[in-house]
This record gives sequence, C-alpha cells and structure tokens, in this order.
Amino acid sequence: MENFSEWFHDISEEVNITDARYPIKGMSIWMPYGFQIRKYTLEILREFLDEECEETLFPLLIPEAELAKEGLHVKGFEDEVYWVTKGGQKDLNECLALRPTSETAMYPMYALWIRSHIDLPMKYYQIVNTFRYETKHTRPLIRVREITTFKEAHTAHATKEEAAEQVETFMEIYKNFFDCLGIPFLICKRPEWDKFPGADYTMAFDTIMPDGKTLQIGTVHNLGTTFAKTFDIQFENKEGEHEYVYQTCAGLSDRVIAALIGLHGDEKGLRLPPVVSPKQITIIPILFKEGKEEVIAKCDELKKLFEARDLRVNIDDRDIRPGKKFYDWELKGTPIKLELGPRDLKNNKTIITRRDTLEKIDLELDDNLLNNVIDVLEDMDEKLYNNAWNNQEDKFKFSDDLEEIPKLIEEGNVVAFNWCGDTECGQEIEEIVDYDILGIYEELDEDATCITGEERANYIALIAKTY
RNA sequence: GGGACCGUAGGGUAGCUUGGUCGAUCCUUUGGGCUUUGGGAGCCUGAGACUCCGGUUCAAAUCCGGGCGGACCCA
Repeated sequence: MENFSEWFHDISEEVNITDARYPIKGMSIWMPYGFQIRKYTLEILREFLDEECEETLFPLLIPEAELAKEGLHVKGFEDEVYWVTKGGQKDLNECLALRPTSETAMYPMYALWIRSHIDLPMKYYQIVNTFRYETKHTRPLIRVREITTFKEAHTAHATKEEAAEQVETFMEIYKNFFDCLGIPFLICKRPEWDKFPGADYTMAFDTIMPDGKTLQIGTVHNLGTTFAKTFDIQFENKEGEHEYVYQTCAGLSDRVIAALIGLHGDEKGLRLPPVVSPKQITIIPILFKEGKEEVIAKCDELKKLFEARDLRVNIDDRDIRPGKKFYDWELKGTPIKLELGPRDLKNNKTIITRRDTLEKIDLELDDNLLNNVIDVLEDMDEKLYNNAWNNQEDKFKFSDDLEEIPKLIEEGNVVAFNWCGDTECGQEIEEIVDYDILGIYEELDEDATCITGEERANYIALIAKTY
C-alpha cells in the first residue's frame, strides 16, 4: 500500500462503502456494504455506551442566539457553520444553524431539566449528523462537510471531581471500543491552543494511518463550568444553595470507520475484523453440471449450522466462475471463505481461506466444524489487533533533536519529545518543525530538559503530521 | 487566505498544442445469447461520454470568460 490516499479512495468506491460523487463537496453516500460495517460498529458502540448514558435525539437546527451565547465556543466554529436563512421564499426572523456539534442545542434544555442534585448526574448521548463548512480538502469519512455519524455524549455533574471521573470513564469506554475493533491509539492531552473551544481540557485519541499521518478518532472534554455559566445550568444542592453543574462531553465520528478500513486493509482489499464484517463467512459453492443439487443442499445446511450460532453467513451463488468470487470477497474483506464442491462432498471435507493471512485450511465436515471455524474467527480478531498495534509501535519514535524531527515525521513516524509545556514554546516548536503537536502524552518525573534546551521538561509530548 | 492544476460512457483513458477528416479511441463496466465453472474464462451481439452557462467563429471536445465539481501546493 504505497499510496494510502489513493488506496483508500479507490477501495471506498470499489467495495461499496461510500460514493463520493454526490454533487456537493464533502458529502457522500453510505453505500450498502459500508452502511452495514457502520451498523455493526454502532451496535458495539451502543452496547458500551448504553451502560453509561441514555440515548436521545435533539433537533438539527440551532437558533442563532443560542449558538452565539458562548463566545469561546462560537469562535471555534463560526467559520464553518451552515445557515438556514429562508423558509420558502421568506427570510427567517432568526437564522438557524445546522449543528456543527450540539452543546448549544442541548444545554439550554439541560438548564430546564436540571433542578436539583437529585437530577444529577445527567448523562445523555446521541448519534446524529452534523455539518461543518470545511474549507480544506475533503475526503470521504476523514474530512467531510456532513459528518453522518457523530456520536456525542454530554454529561452534567454536581462536583468537579465527578466530572473528572467521568472523563476517565469515557476514556475507558473508548479504549474498550477501539480494542474491540483492533484499532490502536495514542492518548494525548491536547495543548491549550488546540483544545475544544470552551473546554477546560481535551483528551484525544489519535491513530496512525498507514501513510504516517495521525487521525483523531475520539475526544473527551472536561468543560468545567464554562457552559453551565453561559446557559445558566444550576442545581440546588443538599444545603439548598444554587450551584453550577460541571460538564463533560465526548465525541466519535465516521473517522472510526476510516481507521477500521485503513489500518487493517492490505493490497488485496479490506481485512475486516469479524465483529464488524457484514458477513463473517462466505460460502462459495463449486458447481458442475453433475451433483449440483447435492452441493447446494450441503451449503444451505452449513449456512444454517453457522447461523444457529449467530454468525453472519452468505452463499455466493452468482453464476460466475469461482475464481472471480474469491477475488471479490477478498476485496470486501470477509474473514472466512468456505469453498465446497463435489470433491469435498465425496471426501467429507471443505477448504476455508482466512482473509488475514490468506492461509487455506482443510477442515473435516464433522461435528467439530463449527467450533473450528469459530476458533479461526477468534484467532483472526487477535491477529488483526496485534498486527495493528505492532505497526503503530514501529511508527513511534523518540527524539531530542529538533532538526531530526521533520525527517522522522516525513518517514511516517509520530515523534515523542521532552517538553516544558509552555504554550509559547510549543507554538514555536510547531513553527520550527512545521508539524502539529498532538499534545501531552505522559508526565515526566525524572530530570530532563525541554527539547528547546532551556526549561525543565515536565512532559513527553507527541508531534506528527495530522489529517 | 494565497498560488497553480484538472473536468471526454459507471471507472480509467486517446484526441485539445495547430478548431473542420469526431458519426469520438482503447481498456474496464454493463444488457442479451452460446459455452464454461476447484483462483479474475472465451466467443457473438447490443448499451453507454465531450461538466454547465455564456462568448469568439461559417464551424468548438478543442480557443476565451464565469459557475459548479475534483485534486494539489503554500500560509
């Protein structure tokens, strides 16, 4: 995969994930195969989230006055908001924004809902589309103007400590979620100048795409009381006094799917982790004139056998040569191909091909078949996970030389360095190196000096080329 | 925000410099038929395009201007 950008673009359309030819920049269609990958990914996400939050659905439009209330927040988004200005032929009295994110849609309602400490914590989330008028190059799933799959969770708490704990909880959920998908990540505390507009601090998950650029795949923000003060979200505590709530929010987007596709894929196409693959097993019947019915009957029988254990199975009975089917399903990334022909029936066996290694395995058509197949699927999950993490580790380098950093980044690495943590210093580093600081990766206990050679270094920070 | 580039069937392209021979090339895709099926088959026969608007001209895929869309570099 020497040109990742091209690979990603081509595969998205070839495999029917998205169609970017919709005539509006940055907006594309989720095609059926992609939509299913998205569906299974969201199923997993909801399983995790539903234990922590309740799902809701807020309106798409936000009144201009609400959006404008929080100054810091507005500043961060003002250049990328889409506006609805007309109803039919009539100009609207008040312009309505297509949500770029939903703080300003949700928090005025939180102010109504939250009366007492008994109402806290309040933890809601929604999975919706959001709109941002991106001026940079858009690309499907990675930089879009309509984020079709924007998961945002918004919580309100009685104390600062509780909010801080909530941030940790969301981070745990994200870790588990990404682990489930075999997506490796780096966690950073975003630098002051790059945190979410209006947040006290932002914790971010980045993953390293095959071309070495990092992709932000998740964020958790501690909002402190900034929004609570703006939207007047107060509660009555046990003593009968009014206090502002402490808030957090956490977001994920389509980019998770982009990472899923990009990180596991190879020259032959997608390699989907079984948990999210639309089909986990594809049965390919090898048909001749003789014995056709028997082969098809056996395929049906196997399909039922697998489905009884909740596996997703299909039989590719298209009237084309088997070779073409093998290529097709490798491109689509189906974890296991199972081929069955008259010869197999006679010998009471079958051949499966696993997508991760393309290894062919002979299996007996006996009582162990189902378990053997499940073992392979589980092994595949683990191998894809390990493989992706190993790739990430290979691209993680440390440097204490400002001049060396650009070279390392150009070679596709993310670079760790000692940093004092000062904003001015950080921005200077970004200017010299000409790449972005992802943020603080770790705190430093031992004595060290900042890479700029002056102050004491308190942190290990990361710098990289970003999407 | 600044710069330079691109737009021909569903996808990829030839043609554009020097306007006419374009009733537009080739590959892929695709409908129908025959034949075949253990790793992308073959043959026959159909289908499918000059981004849009305006201008120059006897004549525009080709030249000019603008819109829309795409891709890129710099800040």
